[in-house]
Amino acid sequence: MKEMYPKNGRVILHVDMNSFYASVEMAYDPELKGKPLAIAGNVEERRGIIVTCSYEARKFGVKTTMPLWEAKKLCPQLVVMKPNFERYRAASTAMFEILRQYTELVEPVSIDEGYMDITESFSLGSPIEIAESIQNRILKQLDLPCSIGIAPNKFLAKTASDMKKPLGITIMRKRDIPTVLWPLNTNEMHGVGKKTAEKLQTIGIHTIGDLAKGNEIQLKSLLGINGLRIKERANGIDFRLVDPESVSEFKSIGNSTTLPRDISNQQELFQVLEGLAETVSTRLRRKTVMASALAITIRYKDRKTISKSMKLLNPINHQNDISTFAKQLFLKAWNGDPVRLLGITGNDLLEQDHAYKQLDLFSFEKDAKKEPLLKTLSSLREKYGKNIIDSAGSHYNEQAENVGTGTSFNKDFLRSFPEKKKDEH
DNA sequence: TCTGGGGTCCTAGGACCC
DNA sequence: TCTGGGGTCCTAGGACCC
Repeated sequence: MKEMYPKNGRVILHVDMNSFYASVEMAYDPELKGKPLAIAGNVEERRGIIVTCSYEARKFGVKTTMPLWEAKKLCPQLVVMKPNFERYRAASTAMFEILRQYTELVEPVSIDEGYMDITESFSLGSPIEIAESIQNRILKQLDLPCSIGIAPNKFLAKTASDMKKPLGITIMRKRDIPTVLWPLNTNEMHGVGKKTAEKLQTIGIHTIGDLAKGNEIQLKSLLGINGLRIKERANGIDFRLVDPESVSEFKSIGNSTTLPRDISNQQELFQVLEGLAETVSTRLRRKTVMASALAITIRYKDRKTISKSMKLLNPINHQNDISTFAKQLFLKAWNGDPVRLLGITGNDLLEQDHAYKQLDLFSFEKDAKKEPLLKTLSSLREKYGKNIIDSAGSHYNEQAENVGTGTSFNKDFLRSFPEKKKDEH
């Protein structure tokens, strides 16, 4: 649970990079400046969509998520590039470093936007002077444009940064809400998408002003807790704190891919899953976390998308484990139709150290039913060292899945671990 | 020629327990 | 006889955002 503000009177900035990927490419290669540029995934596959595009491209009607072929029809001279994520990550890191020179209270939201709480930063100047300084430095040092919103809370700051692009600075005070916020349609509100806007229409709510005055009982029954939340936001109320830690708290890590063509051959699909498992494994381990639940996603050619997930007895992060469970889940979920997209996601992540500890506890505590396994794990640990525990744990997952007890470990598995030398004790 | 890939949060139903 | 009420966990799916 996020804490609430102790009192009113915060000053929050929302810094939003303008057409970030395209701007980074232009900073890299100034020749691209002034040209209609689009970054698109799967450029050669014809399945590509526009991820980001320059303002020059937008003049032609090119938009984010538009299929590439459609964008090219609108703008035949469109320059199309594949994304270079390392570049974007590097630019993002540099950008956030600049922000942190103004306050420690910087919360990255995504690769190209973040919140800052500058309530205590008045010695650096007025909020607008701080915003101008940030915008100038990001432009001078990184050659990248951004827009900044200044407001008493996150929601209003986010809304404000959206109002002037590129290179805008917009202040939204509480008193500006009736004239600036309320005339907008609900679907322009952060947190209200197409579906919610449609539902709101059915009860006569079209603008954010309508929503601000909406009937709470009606909103609650139509949209659940979210109905009440968006009404609060519509009234400019938002108590969420700027939380610099939130960025490190990953809850899931996944990888998915749209196949070059629809595939119904199981062997080929298994190969795809192995590739995805490798990526997920690498990413999990780079962050030194383990997944204690695993999910797969299957999208068929009609775009119908299903998922299948399972809690794991023990957390995993090795490719083989991920791949094995993913295949099991896949076989349970797949109806045999041609597949368009496959994905694997690790959920309920635990710090690796914490996961070990859990296993230690699990290994050495009471639970009578698990006693045979505990003995096995304990003796394995004694014989092969600590590292065997997480591998054995996932091996146990498999065994449990197959035979329900998991008290045995086969010889092949054990052979992959050299016995511990005596002096390591 | 239809529509990527990375995520978060919420809901609802069933299983299970007390 | 024919059935309460609360709580938690798990799973599937949907909505939303960048």
